[in-house]
Amino acid sequence: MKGIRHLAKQLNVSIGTVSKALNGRHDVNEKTRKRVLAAAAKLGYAPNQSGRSLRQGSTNAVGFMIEFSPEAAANSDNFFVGLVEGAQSALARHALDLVVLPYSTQEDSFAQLQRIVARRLVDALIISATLKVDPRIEYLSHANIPFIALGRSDSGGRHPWIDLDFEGVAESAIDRLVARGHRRIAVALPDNETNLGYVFLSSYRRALKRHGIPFAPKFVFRGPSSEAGGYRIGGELVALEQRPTAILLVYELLAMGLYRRLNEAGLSPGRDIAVIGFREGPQARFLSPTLTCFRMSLHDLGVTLGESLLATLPAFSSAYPVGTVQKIWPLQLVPGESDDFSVGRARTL
Amino acid sequence: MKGIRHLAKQLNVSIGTVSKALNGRHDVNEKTRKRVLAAAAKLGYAPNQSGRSLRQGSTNAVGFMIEFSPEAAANSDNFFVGLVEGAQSALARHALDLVVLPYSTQEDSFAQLQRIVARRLVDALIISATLKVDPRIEYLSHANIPFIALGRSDSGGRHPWIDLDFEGVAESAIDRLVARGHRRIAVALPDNETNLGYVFLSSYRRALKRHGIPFAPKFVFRGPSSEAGGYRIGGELVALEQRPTAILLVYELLAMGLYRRLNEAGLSPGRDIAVIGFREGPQARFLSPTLTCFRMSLHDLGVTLGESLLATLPAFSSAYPVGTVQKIWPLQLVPGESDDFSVGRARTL
DNA sequence: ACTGGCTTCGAAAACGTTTTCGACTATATT
DNA sequence: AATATAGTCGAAAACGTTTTCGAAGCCAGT
Repeated sequence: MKGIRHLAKQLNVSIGTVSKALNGRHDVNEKTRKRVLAAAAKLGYAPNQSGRSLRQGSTNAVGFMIEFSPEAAANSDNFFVGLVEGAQSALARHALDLVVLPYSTQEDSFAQLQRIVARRLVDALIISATLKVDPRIEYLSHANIPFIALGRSDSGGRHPWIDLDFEGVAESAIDRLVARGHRRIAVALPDNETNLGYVFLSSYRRALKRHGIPFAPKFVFRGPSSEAGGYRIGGELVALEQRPTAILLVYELLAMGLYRRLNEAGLSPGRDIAVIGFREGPQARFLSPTLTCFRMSLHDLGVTLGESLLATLPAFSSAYPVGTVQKIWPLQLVPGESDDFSVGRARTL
Repeated sequence: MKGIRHLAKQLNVSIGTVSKALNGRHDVNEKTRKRVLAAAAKLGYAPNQSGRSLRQGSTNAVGFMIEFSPEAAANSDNFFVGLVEGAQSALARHALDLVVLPYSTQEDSFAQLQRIVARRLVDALIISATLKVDPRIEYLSHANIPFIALGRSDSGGRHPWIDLDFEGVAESAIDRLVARGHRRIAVALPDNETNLGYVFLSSYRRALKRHGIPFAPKFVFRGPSSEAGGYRIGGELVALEQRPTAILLVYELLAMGLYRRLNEAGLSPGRDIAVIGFREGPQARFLSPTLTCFRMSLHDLGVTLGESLLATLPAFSSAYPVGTVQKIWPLQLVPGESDDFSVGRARTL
């Protein structure tokens, strides 16, 4: 005999009583509860999750879908480590497990999602790398599965999301550059379908407009968010007859390649061209000159993701304010040397 | 009505038949199977995992326990991304899910493990960051849960593991250095309880011995495996009256800090001291002078982990060779500039 | 026409748990 | 003393699936 039956037999009580004791119900004598808890600890018993889930209709687990691809491995930074850690700590307080559900490609992502939902592997989901139009959001909304997206999207109706403050980033970056005399400001965006690129671009345009600077399509660079991508952009930059005096990069890795290409051309970031990176990361922090970029707490964002997801769970919604969570996550500018010059001082080659 | 009952009702067959059709049993007419499959696809039905697990006594999922801590976030590299990707692809071929189970601290790791095992969240486990004496291994062996450890350990009896070829790494690094005239060779090890440090140290000693070089405890540096740790080691190195002419680093991040500290002291890696890093990673690849280090395929290691774990599962053991897997994973030396000098050329300050 | 075997299907049990509901005891209230 | 009430417990149903086993139908062989 195994499981709860074994425990019940040992204690000469019914399995129902054991269950109630372990689940903190009130219709069980405090003395028997102590006995049950002691015996459970001694025998290392914990209720079988499958049986429990089947009966309760919920798994007490939430999934965090994350891309684990060869490219992700090559370009990876610590982005998700902090997020997962934060989300887990938030969910653990409510006795919820966090499991990371890996997928390998974008298409795989949707197939995996359908499987996960259909099989009821988890009660709720955190999805990331949101696309401008994202089938996952339609699907989850329609399937009535609680979820939160890391990244806004045009898809679906009003769904919960948290996204980084691209608007604020673009604004403070461009304010800073304009204050130093820059007018020719480029931007480097990812070439994938994540909504990030679109949102960042419109934020960039809006910020330019505020300063009366016309938008120049030739100053918008698109490419892979990798060191190689940054190198390529560096090449395009060098080749331009009228170079921008400043550039905004959405991924830190772009800075690595950009620096390299500029150095090859005898140009120096922070002297010949102002560079502002986006999110502070593990690689670019060792660049010289130091990269001006934006900082955020991954842990805190993870916690907020977890808590916001809790608010969407029926079982917890009473404890949380109602309304669909749609948050903008702030970042702080970290001044570096890479944009520390006024445009008058720029060398002309 | 939901689930398989709904599907059965729609098709005017019994739920047993639906189940058998979906599971590829032979006692179901090929026409009805087609009908069932079509209806399942149309309605987006997939069997509830809890019900299925309960009945079958297995979850069709394996867990990969990985540390997601603030420090891991700070020092993280892409190590696990490739591993998870590889393991998932190997397991998916056998219709097994891979879920990443995060934990935040070493102590947390064991508690989580107990919970996971007791609740039967997964059928098998991959554990990482194996300690010299690791309670998890004792526990899993005793609980009779199939598992494989990334990293050997003194604990337990004969359990399955795969570990990196520290022996080979130390040997080829030291052969290379000795061939260039180095005799004063230091090593930097992590200060935690992972077995890696112990194994690497003994490999280092053995390699020295082969060349008749006496072991000098003062040339063994221990510290956190971070940029700051590398910086500190650089300081200690500089302060020594009789500096080593070469140093082996077990973590790539150490190189970042070491380079920085050496540069501050007016010393240059690859000219004043030979540096060999251990595993090629996302950060150190941008160092100048380029770091001599060791390369491996994370994807392939992940695949091998997955397949080796499969071999330990009763349901699959027939398809795989018997015997406990204990593999040493090879790495290839990637020559860089950081050790590209003979000891005669070293400057004396 | 009867038997045997083969194919196809359905009824029902089982997996381990939670939860409802009724039963029982002991205590408090009239 | 009778009755209400609170506290404690056990029996049993239910969750959704897989799997066993027997039944039914069909065909071939005698």
